[in-house]
Amino acid sequence: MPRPRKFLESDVVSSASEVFAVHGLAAATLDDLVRATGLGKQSLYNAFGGKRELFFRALSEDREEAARAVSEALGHDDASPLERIRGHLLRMAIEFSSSDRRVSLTTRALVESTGEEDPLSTATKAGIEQLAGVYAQCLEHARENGDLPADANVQSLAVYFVAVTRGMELLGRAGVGRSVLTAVALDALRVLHGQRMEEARE
Amino acid sequence: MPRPRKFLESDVVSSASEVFAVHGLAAATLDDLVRATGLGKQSLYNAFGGKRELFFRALSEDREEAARAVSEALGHDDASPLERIRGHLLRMAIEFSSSDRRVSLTTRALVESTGEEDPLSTATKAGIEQLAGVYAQCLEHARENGDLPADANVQSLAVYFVAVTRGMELLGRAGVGRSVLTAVALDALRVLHGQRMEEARE
DNA sequence: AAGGTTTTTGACTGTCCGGTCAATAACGTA
DNA sequence: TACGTTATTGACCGGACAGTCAAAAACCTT
Repeated sequence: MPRPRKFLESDVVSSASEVFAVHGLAAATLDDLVRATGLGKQSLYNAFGGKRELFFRALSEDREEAARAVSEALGHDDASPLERIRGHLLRMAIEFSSSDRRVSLTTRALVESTGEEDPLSTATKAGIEQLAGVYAQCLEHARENGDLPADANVQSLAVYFVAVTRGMELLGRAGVGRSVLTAVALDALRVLHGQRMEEARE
Repeated sequence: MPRPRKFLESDVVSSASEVFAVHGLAAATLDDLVRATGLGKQSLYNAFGGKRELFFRALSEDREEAARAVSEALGHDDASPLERIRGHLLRMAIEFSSSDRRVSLTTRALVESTGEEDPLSTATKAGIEQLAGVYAQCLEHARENGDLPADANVQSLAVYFVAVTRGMELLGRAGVGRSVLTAVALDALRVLHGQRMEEARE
């Protein structure tokens, strides 16, 4: 019997995500969010509780989405695990060299967090570990495949790839172009060449 | 005959740098700066022209300082170029795993810049290129030394190292610990092992 | 069709903050 | 020791912004 909402929470979170990715948490004004989501301030407040809470919702959606995307990219069975990582990194190079101003919310949260105890900080750390877990899984497959030395440290390699992709993201936002970023990705992949890996085009 | 200043600009810029590194440009209040520098608002304004201008001063000092530091780390003649890079990266791993909240001003500027034309953005890009130049120089020496294949792409490797260090910085701020970050650094260095490189302790 | 519940709308508020102004202090010179 | 110049001090201003309040609207059930 209550009046129903005119919006889907997921739509709102997704629009808000966009705003936060471009402006960051602090710099995004409630007005930006109102404009982007189409809701009124009060509706936003009713449904989510305020800017910060909305950001957290967007952040966790973003984390989930990022992990899902990487997981999917690394999970196809049409290529060897190492080739999948290669493809993924090359795709990231292209994505990060696009000229929009989006920065992943995890990075945003990280940079805007104040202090070790900040919820933003813990959420960020969790996000990074989640992402590293996805890489680790794929690398583990590669190791089982014999594409990686048996004594390869899969865990640290996974974190390494998170670091590299974060770095590529930043460089992309700084205006480093597609070709350079692609070269960087290829360089990064040489880490895996304990044994030779197939050369591929582009 | 005019009344002399009670402060050194360089001291003020350096204190301000600290504030900006911890809080960022937007989140640092003029009051933070007043407290950190010991100057009054008006004095700050007289000497620098406002928060943004002060940030630019701090940024360019920070860039210069970062380039100088890396350049020095990579410039000693007591080890081969590759070993110097190795030492440098391991030192970065330790520095970035410290628990303070400092983030390099170049990264801050990057994340807070809005649009391709923002002065913040161009300053950032220049900073990255400057840093890459330093790496490139050292890598070029390595190539001349025969420590790197003659056809190694020194330019992209240089950018690669900038990306890796930015990524390590971010991960460190997220709370990734010293040992993991060190492992990441060692992974990153494997890129250079076209031919074997001396194994070292730690 | 009437009522109860929740959403929506839009105006309002109190705070914070960057920047400014005007008055005062401090210094070197002559 | 007085004067001119510049630094300093502290009060002040206008705007932006997160969050709130209360009235009106919309829906579903009975």
